[in-house]
Amino acid sequence: MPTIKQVAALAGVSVGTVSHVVNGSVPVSPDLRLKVEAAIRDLDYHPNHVARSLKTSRTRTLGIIVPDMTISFFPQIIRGAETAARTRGYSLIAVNSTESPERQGELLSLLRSQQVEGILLVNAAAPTPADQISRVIDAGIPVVCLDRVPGGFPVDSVSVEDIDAAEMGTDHLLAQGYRDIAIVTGPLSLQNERRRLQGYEQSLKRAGIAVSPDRIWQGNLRSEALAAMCRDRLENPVTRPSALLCTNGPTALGALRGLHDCCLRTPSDIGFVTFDELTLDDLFTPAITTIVQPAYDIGCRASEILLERIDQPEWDRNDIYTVRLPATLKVRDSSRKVARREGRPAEVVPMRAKR
Amino acid sequence: MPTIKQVAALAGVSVGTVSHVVNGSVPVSPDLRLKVEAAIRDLDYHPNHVARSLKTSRTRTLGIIVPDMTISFFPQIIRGAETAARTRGYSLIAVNSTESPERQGELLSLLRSQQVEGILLVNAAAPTPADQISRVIDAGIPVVCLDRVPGGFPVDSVSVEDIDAAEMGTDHLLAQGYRDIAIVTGPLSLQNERRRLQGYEQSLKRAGIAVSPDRIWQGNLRSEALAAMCRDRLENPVTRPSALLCTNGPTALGALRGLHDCCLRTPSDIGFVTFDELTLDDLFTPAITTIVQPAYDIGCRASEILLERIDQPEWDRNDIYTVRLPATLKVRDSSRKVARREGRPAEVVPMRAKR
DNA sequence: CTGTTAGCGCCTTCAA
DNA sequence: TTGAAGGCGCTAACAG
Repeated sequence: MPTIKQVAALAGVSVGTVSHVVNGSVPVSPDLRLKVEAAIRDLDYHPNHVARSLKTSRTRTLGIIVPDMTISFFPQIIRGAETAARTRGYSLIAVNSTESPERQGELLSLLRSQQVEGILLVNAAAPTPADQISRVIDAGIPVVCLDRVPGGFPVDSVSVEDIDAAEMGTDHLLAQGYRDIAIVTGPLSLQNERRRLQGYEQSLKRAGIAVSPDRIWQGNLRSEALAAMCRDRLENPVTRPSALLCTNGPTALGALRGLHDCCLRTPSDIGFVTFDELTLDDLFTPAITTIVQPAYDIGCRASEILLERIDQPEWDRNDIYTVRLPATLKVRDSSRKVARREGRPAEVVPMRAKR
Repeated sequence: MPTIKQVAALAGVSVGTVSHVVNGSVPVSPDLRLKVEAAIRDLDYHPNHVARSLKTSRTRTLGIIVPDMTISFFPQIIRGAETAARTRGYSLIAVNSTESPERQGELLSLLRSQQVEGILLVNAAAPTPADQISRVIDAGIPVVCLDRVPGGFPVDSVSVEDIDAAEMGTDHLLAQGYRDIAIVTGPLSLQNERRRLQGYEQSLKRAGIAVSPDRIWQGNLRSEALAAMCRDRLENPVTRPSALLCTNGPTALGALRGLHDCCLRTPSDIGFVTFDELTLDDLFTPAITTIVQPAYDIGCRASEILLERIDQPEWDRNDIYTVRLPATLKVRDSSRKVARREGRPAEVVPMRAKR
């Protein structure tokens, strides 16, 4: 790899001059500039970001930690974050925590060692050490949490309007005539799961329906375990709910498998609504009514906030962004009490304004 | 951010000693080591990789460029590559080219500037400048191409056994009794698309069936355009093929939409097989018979080759790895001439040994 | 075993 | 407008 020195030598100028034409920091006379540019081309010179970063102590790099980027929700977030970062001249390092708090800690360390200027974090589901995040912030590296917002200390966050979104889904089921609705959630240690549960409860209460504890099915994020739980509770037709609301994709896949194993069909045997798209396309059946999160926008917005924090290092640590973006309801077959022709296109219902 | 100097000062030792305990490069007496470790904890010290890299000229970082990581095939590759890299102490920077050759060029430059030690590349679909890749290799940065292998110059590559995989899919359709099979491909400027076409042709020829040019439907990678093309050619029941073989996911989604628009069902109206999984789960119908690529393994294997090249900088540039991994056929409903009960589990057929 | 020091490639004063 | 030189944080070679 050629260095700035070699370029300077070939162009017959000093390294300072080369630096100036590379960075456009100081005007350089046209003939020297031309010579330098020619030398850069000839040598296929690429400025060494490592050296530049060491000198300027700015890497123009952001990090993002997601639990698992093979789950379709997360790549969308990453794309959004990457795009927003790029328009500001930043690049993005994306890594997977595999839902492991230890791994997450290592990655946080790694990103700090890499000198990223800020970190976007989708927390691992298992409880993480309380100070894992705050230590990073204390070190002066801004952190924005996405989707799963940790409680207990102030941190910027961008997520979906969980409560309203769950309420919207539940309201929809109620409007379709379903009364006995069970909610299938992931670990209630996660704040967003708790908030979605809360939206579900609010909706039922407003409809004058009692919330029954045995209609709150708490599981984990592994589909097989979820499927077993659902099979268990769906077997008996007498105690079976008339509809299911799932709070995330893995949960929904598990629940659907449970339904399938019990030979139950949607919507004829049971109504079904879930957070997050389960298929890539509307072409597949059962066409599942879905509460769609604006994943790309969540990523964008989080990047923007992070970059703002980086620009303004002395912000008030208690003056926190808590951005909640509205979800959208895509009504499909799985929640239509009167089954229609399959493959009917989804009706898209934007979330109503916050009450 | 504390520096090694501050740690040394707090521990009352020299920077060299701190460096030694951090890197374990040289034995350090227990009492000094303890003091240093305490200082590291107190200061929450994280070694500056940027400075280390500048000194050692090793970043222990790999880059991977994919067209779009919201396409489920690519995150799997990335996960595989990341895992393999990590076991060797390397981290991975993943970026999206959005199928744009220009953007890909920029990203190649960016990764070089970041001083990655090697690059994994899934080429953009549009034709890229011939020297874009070779210049990187000339600069001494090894490149391994994945999935889409460029022609015209020697470069390590890992991809699926395209020809055999397409042949396997076509053979399967033939075995099911389909005779008039059309192939729906992406741009034939891509080598893997050409090879898949070749597999299709081989299979037909071996079965004594003439390959008809108007059964080769070349499209692009945008589903809407594909759908329009398929609608066009499926409308007329007289000229309609009896089965479709799609060579990738976006193509298949487009073709399926075309079928849907023509009110054609699978497999009753037309047989259907495609490369790449279209849904996250077997629960959805139509259950599509799929040629599954070992995406995770492709990523792993590519990382391993790249790391080998990095370890051995003086390899023979004409002694190239061309690894082709076998695909697997998941037989589902869409190719069963006699329609069975929906939701029947997939039969998994591993690819037979190469003839 | 421990301390000292040069220098990795670059940017940025500062002088000319 | 251009050139010279210091130093970012760290490692590695060397001296002690």
